Amino acid sequence: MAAPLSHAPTALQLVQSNSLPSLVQIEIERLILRGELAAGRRINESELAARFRTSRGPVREALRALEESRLVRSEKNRGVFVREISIAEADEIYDIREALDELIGRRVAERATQDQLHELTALVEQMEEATGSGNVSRYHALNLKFHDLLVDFAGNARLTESYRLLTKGLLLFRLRGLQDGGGFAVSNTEHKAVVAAIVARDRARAGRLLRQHAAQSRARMHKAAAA
Amino acid sequence: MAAPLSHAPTALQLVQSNSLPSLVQIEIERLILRGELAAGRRINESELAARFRTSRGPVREALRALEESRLVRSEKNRGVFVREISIAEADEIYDIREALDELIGRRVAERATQDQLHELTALVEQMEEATGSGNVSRYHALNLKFHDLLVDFAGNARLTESYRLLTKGLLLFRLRGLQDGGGFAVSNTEHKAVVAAIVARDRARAGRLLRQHAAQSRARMHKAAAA
DNA sequence: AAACTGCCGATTGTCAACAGTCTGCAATCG
DNA sequence: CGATTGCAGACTGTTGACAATCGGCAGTTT
Repeated sequence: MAAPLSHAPTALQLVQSNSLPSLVQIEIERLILRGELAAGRRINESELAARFRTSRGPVREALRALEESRLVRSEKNRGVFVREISIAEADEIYDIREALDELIGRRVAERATQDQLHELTALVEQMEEATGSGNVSRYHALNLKFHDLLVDFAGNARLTESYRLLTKGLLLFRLRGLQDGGGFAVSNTEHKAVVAAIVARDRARAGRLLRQHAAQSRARMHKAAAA
Repeated sequence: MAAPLSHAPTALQLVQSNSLPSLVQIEIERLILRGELAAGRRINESELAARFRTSRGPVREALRALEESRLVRSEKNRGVFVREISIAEADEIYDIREALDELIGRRVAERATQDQLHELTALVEQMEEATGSGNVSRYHALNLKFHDLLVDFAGNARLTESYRLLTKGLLLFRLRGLQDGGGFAVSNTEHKAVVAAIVARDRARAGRLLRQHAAQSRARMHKAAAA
């Protein structure tokens, strides 16, 4: 078997490895997470099939997978709906996330390579810039990337899966219009503290701080929801 | 809408609420978890469709859902295979499970009702009997139920989902023939300690003990794998 | 004898059509 | 006039058929 010619997969490789249903799944997920398919709305199979130029079969398979990951819910003979996350359920997710974040902090503090540490510190600085210039959307994008990187650096593939699943649920909740309660400058000071603990290889502190960061994030959510 | 006439759903209610794909999914999952579909083996769509007297469509949808929950993996144009969990991946799962078990212990200790406490103590006693009479398979069934009940009593639906997902992965691993390293009498003394902490409403201790129990369980797995 | 090429059966991937069910509206009846 | 019934349209649930692909085997070539 020849080595891949480039790192970016060509269209050919993409078609050969990914099946139509999985591509459709990714595309629908993107629509949901970007809010183009609003939460609670019914999803029309035929319409999606027409949009993607496929038949309904692959679309149905994709929707089944999305149902399993709790991004949509399905009622028999009525269709599938984009899930609506209540604040109670967001709370449940945060409860789990806090526990996982502590685990992530510990693992990253003990396993991260030097390069990864550099990447984290660089990212925190970028977020600092975004904070300074008041660029909220950029901050949010970087924030997502930050936590994505952290769970990656924890070096536990299954943990990455579980964490991303939960994160998607929270993303769905935020789409209801409730952005974090404005405190994103505060949020980044928390990030800095976490990274500092990681760089110092202080596992317990990194874990504790990352858990607290999740808890603060939850508190900001409640504050926003109350308003 | 009339109230349901009985608690056990009739066949009619079952057909009305559950779609064919979801029923097929449950059935296939059962086959996998009971080991009738051996890990690593290829799954034949037509064969399953014939067995369940449906066409391949519903079977494919069910397999997509099972792929999302990581019980099967799928290779394009080659088919779907029952997943094989390596000991490395089982380790990853245990890492997460320990974190969740601590959360479960805390929550149950603070939320469990009196009835639930009674149920737990009763279950531990039943396990004690099974231990005494050397009934291993009964002990394992009760053990599964014990942890299932615990996560239920934690009162976090999303946590229940996540936990059960992980548990299924571990079950898949155990099917490789590696039962816990014999120490199931020891295991139950750990259960008793956990329940005692819960009854005493000592959240921190219950969490710590349940986490340790998971860690011990992981150690038993390693011991069995080494042999 | 080893390696390559081209076919064959089996199985998956996809599609389009049919059947069943729900929702909303209009007509009917008390 | 309000409630109920029947109908029409749209959509989902399921199926069977067709197309594409894969793995293995036989035949051929060097």
